Amino acid sequence: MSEKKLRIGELAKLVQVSQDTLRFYEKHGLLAPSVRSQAGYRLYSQADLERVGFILSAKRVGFTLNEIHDLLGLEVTKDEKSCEDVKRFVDEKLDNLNQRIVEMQRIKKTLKTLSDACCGGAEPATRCTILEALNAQSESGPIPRRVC
Amino acid sequence: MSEKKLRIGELAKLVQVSQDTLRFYEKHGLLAPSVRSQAGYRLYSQADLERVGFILSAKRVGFTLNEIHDLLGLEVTKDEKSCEDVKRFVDEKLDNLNQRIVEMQRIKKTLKTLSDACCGGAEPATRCTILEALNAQSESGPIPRRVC
DNA sequence: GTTGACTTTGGACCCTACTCTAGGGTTTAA
DNA sequence: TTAAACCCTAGAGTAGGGTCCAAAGTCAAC
Repeated sequence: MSEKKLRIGELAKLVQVSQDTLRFYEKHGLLAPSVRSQAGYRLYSQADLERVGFILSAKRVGFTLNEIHDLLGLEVTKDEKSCEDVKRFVDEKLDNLNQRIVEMQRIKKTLKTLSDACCGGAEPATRCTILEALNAQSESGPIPRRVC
Repeated sequence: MSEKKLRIGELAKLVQVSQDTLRFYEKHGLLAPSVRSQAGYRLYSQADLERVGFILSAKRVGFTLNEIHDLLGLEVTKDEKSCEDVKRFVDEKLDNLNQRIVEMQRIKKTLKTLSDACCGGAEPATRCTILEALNAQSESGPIPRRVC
């Protein structure tokens, strides 16, 4: 039994992007459907589905389409690129990712400080500001008390 | 003694963005210098420096300028918005951030798998592909052995 | 055999976040 | 007092990442 193929509308709905976006990715070499129907309809396989999943994840974490293209391209350039090249490229992206995770955790802490200092009540948020939260952190003084 | 103010070129160099970018942020309401010199030169205070620091961090972790504008705006809208509103907004961003951190860690694992499966040597990277790394993970089978 | 929901292409358009240019004023050190 | 290095505004241009047509073909059901 051959696997069930998806048409563009089905795939689009499944991964929550527009059909235009899928065609756009195709035009830019990120995602080609494995086959077309006789009428020229794009037919996407499970592998294609996984690929678009990777693309969207990578995008969400901040890779550009060009970078994603390169990442996916590692598979195709096997004859020209040595394993060393691949490793260097990937390790660089990894470093990058680690830095961004650290930065996110810092921002998360800032937002948390802000949220915690905030009673959540209906009073005006007179003293809830991001910059105060930032200060509260950098001073590393007492736990910011509730201010509203 | 009044604090030392920075001119646009000094601030730009300090935070590693172009002067154009700082002016662009100003035009879009993210960052206004606290004062201008008599000749109309922008003069940035320490608070302005912190603010631009926040903007750049937030941007690096993937907030759009509009979102950052809203975050910074929490301080200004104090009279119209209740503490409840602020908390809801911030908590939503926090959720968002948490999701993204999880996603980053997943991609990181994928890249790590890829990197680890790669000897780093000069041989052709015949079997080093992102999608294989993804598969290796989702199958949760044996630790992927070195393939090159 | 026609209606309605799908698909195709190509190309124009849009938003975000800058980046550059032109034409001009200011500051500072020699 | 002048040259170099800085700053100003307004507006045009760019790259990335889509988004939206229009005109036309395809498919399933009635």
